[in-house]
Amino acid sequence: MFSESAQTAIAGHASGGFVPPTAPTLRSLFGRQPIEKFEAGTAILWEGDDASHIFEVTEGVLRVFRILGDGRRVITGFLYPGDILGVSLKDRYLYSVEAVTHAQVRRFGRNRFQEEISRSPELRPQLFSRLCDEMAAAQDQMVLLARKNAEERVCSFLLLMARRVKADQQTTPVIEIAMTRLDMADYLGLTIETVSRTMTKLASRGVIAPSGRHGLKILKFAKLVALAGDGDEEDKTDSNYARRAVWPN
Amino acid sequence: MFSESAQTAIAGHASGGFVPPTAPTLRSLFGRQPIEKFEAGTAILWEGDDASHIFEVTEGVLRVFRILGDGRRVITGFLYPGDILGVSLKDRYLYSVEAVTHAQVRRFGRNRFQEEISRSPELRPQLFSRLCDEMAAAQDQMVLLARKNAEERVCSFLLLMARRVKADQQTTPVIEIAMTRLDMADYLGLTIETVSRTMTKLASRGVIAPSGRHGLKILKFAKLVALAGDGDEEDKTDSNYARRAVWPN
DNA sequence: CGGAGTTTTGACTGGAATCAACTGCGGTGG
DNA sequence: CCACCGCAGTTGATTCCAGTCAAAACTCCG
Repeated sequence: MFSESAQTAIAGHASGGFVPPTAPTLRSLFGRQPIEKFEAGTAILWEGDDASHIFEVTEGVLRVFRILGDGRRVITGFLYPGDILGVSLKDRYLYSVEAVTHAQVRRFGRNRFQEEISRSPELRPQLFSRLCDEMAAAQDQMVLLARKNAEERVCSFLLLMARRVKADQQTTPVIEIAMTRLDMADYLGLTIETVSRTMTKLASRGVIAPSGRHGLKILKFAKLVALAGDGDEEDKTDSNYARRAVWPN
Repeated sequence: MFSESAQTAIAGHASGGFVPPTAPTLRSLFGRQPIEKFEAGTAILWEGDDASHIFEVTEGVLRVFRILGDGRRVITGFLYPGDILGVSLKDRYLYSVEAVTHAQVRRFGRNRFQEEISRSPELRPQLFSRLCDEMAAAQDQMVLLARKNAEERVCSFLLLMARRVKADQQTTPVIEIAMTRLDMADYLGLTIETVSRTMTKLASRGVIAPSGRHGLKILKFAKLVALAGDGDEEDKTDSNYARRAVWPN
């Protein structure tokens, strides 16, 4: 969850030092909590656990997923530094979260978090903003899963990865894919074989070029966009779409 | 703050006229706005429109959808009386909404809505609650679209419909399906033919029985639950229907 | 009664899943 | 040092579920 674009504007830790004490941010809220570390592959929380804490990711990548009775896994999103995790009104988590890479999080008691949020007119719109971004990402994902074919899914995913990097620093053609093929497959509703075949095909067509174990370069960005299939959509990347209305002041 | 799935409690339109002024609800907030009517098949708003208003559905059923460049349609959800529509922080709607049946809505200026929300400590958690429920529904849908087969999708959908009716009145085995096969297909990521075939098969197995044009009876509820595929999930319905048989007397 | 739209049914196709074998890399220990 | 193992990823052969194309049947309304 919260995997979508624009929260870097709010939470990105590249944003530098200027944060006046009169303008608390979600990030600063977690700032004092001790850091907890998780090895790759270990669980931060399980579906069904008592939803007693809210987390902020400070380092690494996490996967949010659910498992069907017979073992089928669905990854509903990935979490990156700055993302918030565990916000809900149910008293149990309705998904599990594991570390994809070595990862660090800060933890906040749920009640305390709610208190802070409900009393701070600065924090509230920030949280609200996150929820809306998350919802938008979920809708994109539903479109992908409902109607896109394997190639479109993989291309959409690669663009999502590219967007993350682009947001942090300009013009980086080398993208790090932290997750395994299995993670990608379970996120895209495909099998590892299909993901692999599709990537191979994209590489052989010169659209992308693998670069080491978990890296790849995008050689034909425009082609990738076309192949992602979001036909009439204008670029969600910059200004036009990301422009946000100011919520409550 | 953040009371449990208060949707029907807040929004149920059976609640009649009495709303004490000391306990504002989202419903009462919209109460004074004029009612707008829409014929079946007409649009309430389009993706890309200026997101100038928030709506409350007061009657009928709406579909929320997006269209890919080449015409593929994805319905991301249906809206019923009491549901709120158009809440986001983007300045353009990112989905279209049409009336499935004859429908009525009330409209609220976005800025005014934001004001009301941000100044009312009663309204805020209600809105928050809606967003969380919506998010939970979206995740269920991602699971359905990513990993469930045609039969499981259709059964999950029928259960969703059944749950709506159950919430309103007890023990109603006849369910009204307001939408067409095409709507169902576009919601479930299938084709009309596959939906039709699957329903026919369920009927021939005695799990369901069609009842008129848009109605059907669920004859074997437990079977339907099993076929929906949400393996280890406990019953999200309040009853312990499936569980009773297992208990020693 | 007729005609358009919706749904069902049937025959066939195709894209992704499945099953299976192989490659390549990284770590480990003899 | 390198032989061995284990895991992630790739590649190939085959299967199967849902999509596609086509036509018939049913409904709703004027």
